[in-house]
Amino acid sequence: MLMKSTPAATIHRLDKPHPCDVCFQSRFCLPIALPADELNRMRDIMQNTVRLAKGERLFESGQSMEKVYSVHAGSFKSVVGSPDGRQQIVGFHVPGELMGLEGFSTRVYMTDALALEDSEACEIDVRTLENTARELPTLQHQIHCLIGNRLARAQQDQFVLGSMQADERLARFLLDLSERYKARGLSPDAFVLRMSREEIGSYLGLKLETVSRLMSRFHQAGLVQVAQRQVRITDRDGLEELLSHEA
Amino acid sequence: MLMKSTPAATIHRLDKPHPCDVCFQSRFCLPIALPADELNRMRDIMQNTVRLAKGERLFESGQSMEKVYSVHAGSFKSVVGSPDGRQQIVGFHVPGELMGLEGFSTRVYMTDALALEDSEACEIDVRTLENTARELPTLQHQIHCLIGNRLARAQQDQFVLGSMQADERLARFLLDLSERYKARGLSPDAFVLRMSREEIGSYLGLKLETVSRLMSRFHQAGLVQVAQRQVRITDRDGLEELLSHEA
DNA sequence: CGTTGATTTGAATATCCTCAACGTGCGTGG
DNA sequence: CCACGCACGTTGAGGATATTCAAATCAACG
Repeated sequence: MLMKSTPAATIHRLDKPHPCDVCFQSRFCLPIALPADELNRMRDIMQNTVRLAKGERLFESGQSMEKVYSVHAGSFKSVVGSPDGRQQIVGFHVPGELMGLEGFSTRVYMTDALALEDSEACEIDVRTLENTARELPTLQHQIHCLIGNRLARAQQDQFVLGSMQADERLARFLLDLSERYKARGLSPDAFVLRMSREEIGSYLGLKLETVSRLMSRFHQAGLVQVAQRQVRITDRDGLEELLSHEA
Repeated sequence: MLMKSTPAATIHRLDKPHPCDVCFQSRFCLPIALPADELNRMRDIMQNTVRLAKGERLFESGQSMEKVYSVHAGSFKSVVGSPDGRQQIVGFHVPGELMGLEGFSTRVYMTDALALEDSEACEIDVRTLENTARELPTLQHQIHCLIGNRLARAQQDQFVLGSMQADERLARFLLDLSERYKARGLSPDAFVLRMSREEIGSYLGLKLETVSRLMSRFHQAGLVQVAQRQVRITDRDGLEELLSHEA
């Protein structure tokens, strides 16, 4: 246990971090590190780690919302369904991101959350979280930050779905993934897609065939190297140009 | 000043309500009415009422986010822009709804908020709000509720943009507006659109001509009566059927 | 009235989807 | 170890939906 001193507060780091600390520390907006007492309190509210096999469901639309979940390992998708059976993926989640936040409105989940691969999530009791947040300004602030983040992302997605063409959407998707992997300390240029073409299509409002065709086209154009789900970005500038409406 | 008693708490109603009370009371999720002491505290944090003429901007993308705004009268649109100049409306806001919430992530607004007509909004200082929320569990809960609501709505919009066809999108838009007017105590069947065809199109990911054609088609089909921006829903069931993929 | 901006309507076109066939990778069981 | 089956991915041809371009109409306002 080592203590550091900063102008603002005493910062705490654990030599052997609780598995969930990474969630708070990597993706919480500010600060990255936390005062010792607050960190310990936060650990208290993230007790259970849920393990899910590929395809298993963490929670489902309509269930009463008592917990939010922080992705600890692996990846998830959030799916919105409609009465007539259609489904749409509204987000993919990598470690450090929270799921179930939309349930804050009615205390009922509005999405299904499914594991894209064998994954782990930290369970956070909402009631406890709210109670604790009342005492810990930093935590309160971070909750707002995370949920605001999720909202900002959803609005960006609205822009993508409403204003961009198919090729722009896919380019943005790849660049966005790249950025998120980079933020996690992984290679931004080479990564493995955890989701199928159909799932990418669902998220982007396209059909799987369209996604596949565009992948091939990007590959031909030398923008990326694609082999199944293995992706390598070879011309980042080229991809970014696509976003500016350049055919 | 009259006091009512409920099983849960003492409820407070003002005979001459503060202009902003309506915001909290109409759209805040629960409870509709609030304990007297909390209501007074809430009034404290909503001090300034901002008046805007049609087309004026309340805040703009990139500005540092120090306030959120509650629509008090009139209506607003939230617009997301991209570097290349394209714009997309990601939401329309009627009285009782909050704007600027996405700024919680980076403390910078990510949308422009513009008045669709002469309107008023209540300014809420975020710092004060957070401080007060720490002392008032009800308020804290309601903030979470409102922002969760906004997120749920954004995800629904993602579904609409990604999975629905043009006619379904417009039908849902009209029904959604109807519901929101109803929640405000206005007629759910007859109302005036505050936005242009182009703005509807932007929100729904369609061109203004498409919106116009569909309006005419709905009118022909006897689903609605449309005269410019005056709308009357004449066959609600018919509109709802459209949502279930029935051409 | 005439001008301006918004809306409606039509015809031609582009984008993306549907349907269909084929290829590839991978696990299972012979 | 190979063959098979199955899920996933690729590719092509034709078709549907929404867009683009263009023109006409309407409403508001000086």
